[in-house]
Amino acid sequence: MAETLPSRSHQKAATLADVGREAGVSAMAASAVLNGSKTTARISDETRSRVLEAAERLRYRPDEAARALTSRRMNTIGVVATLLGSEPNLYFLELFNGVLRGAAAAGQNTTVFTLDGWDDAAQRIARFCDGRIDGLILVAPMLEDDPATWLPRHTPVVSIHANREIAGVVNLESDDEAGAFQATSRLLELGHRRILHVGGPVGSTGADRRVQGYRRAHEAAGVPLMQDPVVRDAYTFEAGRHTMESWLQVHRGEELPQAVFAGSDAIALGCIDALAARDLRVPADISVVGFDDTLLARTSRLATVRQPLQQLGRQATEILLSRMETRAENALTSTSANLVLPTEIVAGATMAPPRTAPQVIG
Amino acid sequence: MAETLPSRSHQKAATLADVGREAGVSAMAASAVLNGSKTTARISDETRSRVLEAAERLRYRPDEAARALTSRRMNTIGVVATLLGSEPNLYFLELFNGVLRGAAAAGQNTTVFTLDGWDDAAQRIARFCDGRIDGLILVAPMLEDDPATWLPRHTPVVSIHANREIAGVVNLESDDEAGAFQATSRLLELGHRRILHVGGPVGSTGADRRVQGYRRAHEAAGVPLMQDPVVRDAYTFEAGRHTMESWLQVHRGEELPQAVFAGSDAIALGCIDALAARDLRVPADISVVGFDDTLLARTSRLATVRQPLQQLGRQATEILLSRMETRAENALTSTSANLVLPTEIVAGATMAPPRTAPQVIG
DNA sequence: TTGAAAGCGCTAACAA
DNA sequence: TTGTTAGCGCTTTCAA
Repeated sequence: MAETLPSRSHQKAATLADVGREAGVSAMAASAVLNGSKTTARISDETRSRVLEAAERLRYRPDEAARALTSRRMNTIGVVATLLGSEPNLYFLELFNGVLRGAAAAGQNTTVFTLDGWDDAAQRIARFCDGRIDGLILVAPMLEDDPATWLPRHTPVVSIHANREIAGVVNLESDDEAGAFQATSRLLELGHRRILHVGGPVGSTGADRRVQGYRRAHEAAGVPLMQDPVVRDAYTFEAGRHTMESWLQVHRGEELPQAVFAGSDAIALGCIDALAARDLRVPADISVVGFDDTLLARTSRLATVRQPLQQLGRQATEILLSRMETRAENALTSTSANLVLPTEIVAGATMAPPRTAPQVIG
Repeated sequence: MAETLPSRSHQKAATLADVGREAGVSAMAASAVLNGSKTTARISDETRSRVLEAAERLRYRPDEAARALTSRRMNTIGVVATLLGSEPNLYFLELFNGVLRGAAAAGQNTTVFTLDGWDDAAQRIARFCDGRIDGLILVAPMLEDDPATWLPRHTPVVSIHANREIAGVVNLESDDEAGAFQATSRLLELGHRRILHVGGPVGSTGADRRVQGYRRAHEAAGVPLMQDPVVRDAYTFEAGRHTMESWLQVHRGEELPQAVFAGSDAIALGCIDALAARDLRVPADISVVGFDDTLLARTSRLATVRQPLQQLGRQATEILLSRMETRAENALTSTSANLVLPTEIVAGATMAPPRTAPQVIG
């Protein structure tokens, strides 16, 4: 009755005790040999080799759950993110990519925790923390309350693009205001005077800051804002398309903007799609600049503002890991901090000087 | 000395024993009340409320690691994927999205395990399984040996787009051959006779099948393949661009293909980029069709073959979950199976009838 | 250099 | 209805 069914004999995984028995030594010796502990006890080569052999024979593999119970360490970091809609979110993906790499480099696993919204977040995140993870990364939380009230004391947290200051949490973000300022200034330098801003959602601090940068660039250049200069909706392709199209309909018969500064790459591509549907050419008829420099921008040669998303994710992870270390030793690292990473302009192929002849919206 | 530092008194999380003590009952009673167990013992309302109150006061939260140790259940599924290069992989993201949703719907967490390649996969995946996860999803594994030899017996596995049959593992895939056949046939119907295939890497079963579908469509239509009809490289934008450009250089002075059937959306967009760099217009001068229907295709209005990636991920998760159930009861579910999901053509804006006048490669 | 024993926090027998 | 007891697999004192 060989291997037709998985042999029941191996059904149960070998434990350290099994290995010890097999090798004729104690479980403790086996532990010391196999799971390289801090024990001062040194093991004789004799014992060591017998243990190793037995472990091999029994296909021993340590049970991480048990190990976690004693060591109070899961070697896992958690990432909390809202994954709204069915469309993948490249912003999140690039951050996540950075987190994965950072974690992998430190031999840590990463577990993802998805939220449908931030309403019941407190409860759910709190549960999520207990015993499963050693540290937490909060991505772009549109948080209302202060997580410090419900986060377990022991779980170090690093946030990315947090919407508010959180007690005892390090936050990383990119310089949204400066990025928007740069992009808008660049358009102004090129000669654009009528620049529409199709921004991200109201209530998002990042989106707010981009609006501010857009405004400040106009002020700095002494150029007045165009009429109805800012429209805002979600950070998606669909929202971009819809918002652009609506704006054009409302302003039918008026002069076409010379450029669009979009709150994200997805929005920008949505705008381009809406423009293309009206046979408007980018950048010949109108320039479009995005924000983020996600994969989408790179494959479309979209002019955009790069925020170093991967690096943001990776660095957040590294900071988290170091906090996990220190927190383990003494619980004194509870200062807040805010790191701002710089943005830069990516030229792309959707930004050009304005047309000489103005155009009317059909 | 109020709240300047996190109060050391709450440093240590409350345990069931603490709750019991606080409530003046046993830890077991607390357990029964708080972590709704299968114990037949019913708890009096009196006790129940006292426990709940004590738990609240102590901010009790169950330690998942400890719970996992006894229940042999982590409520977590693992996803193994190769995350090569720095570029995010939309194929994976869409699958992953589906997995996350499936897992979340069943109250399971998801942990990601990244591999740099499939060389040392066996060792590393095996370790990953022990005690951390209850089931495993392998995404596009380019496996050499049979994981059944090294996977822990208890860990159910579902694969997506596996490259080989795996003992005791359910595999999900989409109908690559049929998809490629449909796309190519569509181009042939439109009148194209010189269709270049820029495919995915040699060694990928999926890429191989797409080549087969491409060939079979020609046979079925009685149309001979063009000269040097198939070139293959990685599934990326860069590879697509580079491969397309190289092919054009090699065939300088010859007739331009009328259409390109690409092995993935990323490849297709790379091809379009290479063509655009030569001022060739898509689809006016040449049609381009992709494969996958990722976000990239949707935001570029790329003609493509849709494989239901999200659904693939979600369904894989559901199958895995059901296997986890049955496996827990009796270990008899070790049959292999292969589910093939259908593909469909997405028209897009990059596919049109061929030019009337042929064009020469400059 | 090794072993025995205690315990991490929780659950599931079995008694009371 | 409740408490007692005995582990889950591992690590870590402490003694030998």
